[in-house]
Parts: sequence; C-alpha cells; structure tokens
Amino acid sequence: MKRQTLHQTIVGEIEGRILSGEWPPGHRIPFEHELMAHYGCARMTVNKALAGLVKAGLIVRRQRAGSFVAHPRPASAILDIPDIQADIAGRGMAYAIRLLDRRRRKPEAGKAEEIQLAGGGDLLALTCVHLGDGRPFALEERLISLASVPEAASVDFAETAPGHWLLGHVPWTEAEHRIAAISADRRLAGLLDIAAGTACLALSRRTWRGTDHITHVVQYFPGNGFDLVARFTPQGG
Amino acid sequence: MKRQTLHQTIVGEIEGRILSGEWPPGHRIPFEHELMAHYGCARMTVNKALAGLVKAGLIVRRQRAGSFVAHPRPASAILDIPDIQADIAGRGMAYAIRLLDRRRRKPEAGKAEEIQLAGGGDLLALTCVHLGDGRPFALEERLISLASVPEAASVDFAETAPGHWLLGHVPWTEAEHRIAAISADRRLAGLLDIAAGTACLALSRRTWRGTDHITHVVQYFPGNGFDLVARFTPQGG
DNA sequence: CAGTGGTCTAGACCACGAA
DNA sequence: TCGTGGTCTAGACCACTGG
Repeated sequence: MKRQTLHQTIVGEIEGRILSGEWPPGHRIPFEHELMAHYGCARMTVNKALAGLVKAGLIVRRQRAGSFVAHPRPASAILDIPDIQADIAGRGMAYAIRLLDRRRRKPEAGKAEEIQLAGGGDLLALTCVHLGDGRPFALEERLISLASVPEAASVDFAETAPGHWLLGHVPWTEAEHRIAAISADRRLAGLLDIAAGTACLALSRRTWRGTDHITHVVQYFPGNGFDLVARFTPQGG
Repeated sequence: MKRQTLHQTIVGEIEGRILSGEWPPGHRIPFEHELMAHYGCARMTVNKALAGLVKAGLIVRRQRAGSFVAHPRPASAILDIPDIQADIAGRGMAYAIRLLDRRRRKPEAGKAEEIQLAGGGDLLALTCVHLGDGRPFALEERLISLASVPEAASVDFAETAPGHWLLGHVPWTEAEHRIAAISADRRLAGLLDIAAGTACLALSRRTWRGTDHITHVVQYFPGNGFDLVARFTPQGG
C-alpha cells in the first residue's frame, strides 16, 4: 500500500466498484452519513471525495435523492469519442448502418496487438458502412474484446452502430486516437462510392477500461465534406 | 451579479487576474491567510478555491514557498496543442524552419472570421515550412491577432516556430481543431517535396484566451508517415 | 527552525426537491 | 415536509521545505 490520504482512499474504493461494474450506471451509492460511519471520518472528508468523483464524471448527485453512478457519456459533442450515429442524426439526416461482415474469431497468432486486445478471450470482428440519407458516410472496421465486453456477442449490430452501443453500455477510462490521411484504394472507394485515389481520413481509436482493452476501431471518412472537430480546454484534469 | 458561492467568487477573481495578464506566470499569489483576511472567511474556503485552480492547471503550490501562477503548458504530450518543433526534436531529428512569408496586414474586408480574429487591430500573417533533418515535415499558414498578442510583432519567426513561441508565452483557455484530408495541389506538393495528389492531413486550429481570439493556423502534413495522436480520458474537467 | 500548504474534525445553516 | 447534498466555520495537527 502506498501513502495516500483518506479521501483518496474513499475515491479509490468507490472508483474501483464503478469501473469493475459492481456498481452499474444508475446505482445509488451510500449517503454521505453512511460513508462517514463506514470510514469513521468527518462529513467534509467524504464530501471532498464525492466532489472529486463528480468532477471526474463518475457520479452525479441530486439533493434529497442521493448520489448515483453516472451513465457513461450521454452526448459527447466534443472530440472525445465521436458517435457517428448521433452525428449523422444531428445533421438532420436519416441514419442507417449496413453490416458487411460479422465474425467471432481468435486473435491472429502473429499480431501482438490483437492478442493483447483479446485478453485471453475471443474477438468480435465487425465491418460496416454508416449511411446518411442512404449515402455512404464512413467505413468502419472494428474489433471488440469479448473478454472485456461479453454482452457484445448478443447484440444485433445491424440495428445499432457498434460505437453507439458501446458508448451507452461500457464506461471507458482512456482512449487513444491516431489520425492519418490516405488515398482511397479500390475497395474503399467502392464502399464509400467515391473515386479511387480520393483523399480520406483514417481515424484509428483504441479504448480501455482500466487496464482492460475494450475495442479497436478504424473509421474511414471521405476527406471532402467531412471534418473532425475537437474543441477543448487546457489541462483537462 | 449572479448567484455564486464564496469560493467560486475567489476562483473567479484570481482567474481573472491571471487570464488578464495582471498576474503573469511565476507571480506569487497571496497566501491563504492573506486571502482569509481579504475575504473574511475560513481557511478551508480559500483552500477549496485554490485547490480548484490547481486542478485547472492555473496555479502551482509549494509548501513553505507559496502559490504561484503556473507557466503555460510546459510539455503537452497529448494532443492538445501539438508543438511541431518539440515533436521533431523528440524524434531525434534536427529541427529547422523556413519562413516563406511574413506580413502585417489588416483583415480582409469580406472575411468575417479574419475581422473577428483581428479584434480591431492588425493581423500578422505567416507562412512557413517545418523541416526535420532538412526534409519538409509540414507547411504552416498562420494568422496571429496583434491586438491579443502585440509582442508577436517583434519576434523573429525565422528562429523560433510560431506555435512553439506562442505556447510558451501566451496562456490559452480554449482551442478548436478541425481535421480534414485533402489531395496535395501543385503548390503544396512542391513545398512538401511530395507527388501532387498525395493525401495530406489539413489540421486547422483556432485558439482563444477568454473571449479574445489569439491565432488561427492551418498545418498540412503528408499523409504517409505522419499520424496525429491524441490520448485522453473522459470528461476532461 | 518557522511558516507554508495538506489534511482533517465536529459542528452549523441553508436550499433544494422527492415524497 | 424533511432528509439530502452544498456550503461554510473555527479550530487542529502534520509534513514539507526554504531560509
């Protein structure tokens, strides 16, 4: 055990129960006076811990009602994790998804990244095209770790975009984006209904919950007419 | 005056002095006991306000020494504001800049965005190429508001990358990125020493300090061999 | 060593809003 | 209504570190 303060201990224990799934979104966490009794400390100490969890977005508090585990990412207008389904709907276009391929498989032997993502379990591999008003908007190739998200095996991704479903069901703690520009090859051009050689954005994103790798997705957008927008402030706590 | 709590008032007043430049980076802000006397409140209230400013990254605190205005963005390893000069140096390459054009001018009459950026003053327009080991790495086209950053008029940007200089001298509170993929036209291809039609990333960034628009920059990177990387956590305080 | 910030206590009053 | 969280007080002890 490392040296840590009491309110950090309280934060850590609650955080652990939330991230482990023991306390799912919507779960009411103990009242301040209950935590006071449990840790044998003053109310301000508990309050400081819970205030920190609010700033971290892990819980929401309502007077007279109590404190509750926050629902993950209700709507992320900023960069964070772009939700293509919400984005298309937000532009007033009819959203649809065309699921091209779906298979459950083991990680490929040579690929260290896939093995790490799988975490000892299987992977769910998805390929789909996002459509806005019937026209191709983006191609998505995604791997989901079934060890981290076993529920994904039983979701019908012909109805719901995988990213949209994950955002609503799986809290994440860390993500990494890589963005590159590529020229569309024949397959990509065909799927997106653009000319071969058109400049496209390739957005690769890996997402973690604690140390568990959740998913790795690569999304391809036609360069013309699509911008990724990120608006943010320094430090980011 | 709107309804706000005492510690929010304290945060707001200190924040205002920092963002206005009245208290520059490194300035020692009053001790807790001085703020207690000034606001006539308990020490915990002052402490809560200062703790919030620490989380926001505006101040740093050292025991026995006091609290000081933080120096803006010592090193931003994450996306935030990429510093091309630091990035190239971090890859072990020799950094150099080639300043192609520098002019002080008024905002163009038709362009609302330039007028807003200028804020009643002039603009400094820069065009430069960033070089790593002598090879073109990125093309940068930048506008700086001299109303917001008058010191920029006297900086020699043939020595220091504009973004690098701004990061070290101007604290910012908000930024917006737009990322698109484009095909290199002849001019861009020539400046970056790539084939015309190569897919490139176009990263457009606008930065504010409070309500003052500081700068607008567009950077073009060859798509092959360059990725923008962003690593982050939810909420972001 | 002395003064700073870091942390914590054991109370208090108030506003809000679910019951 | 009345229990909850939101805020604040007036102390306290401690660890750290600059002088």
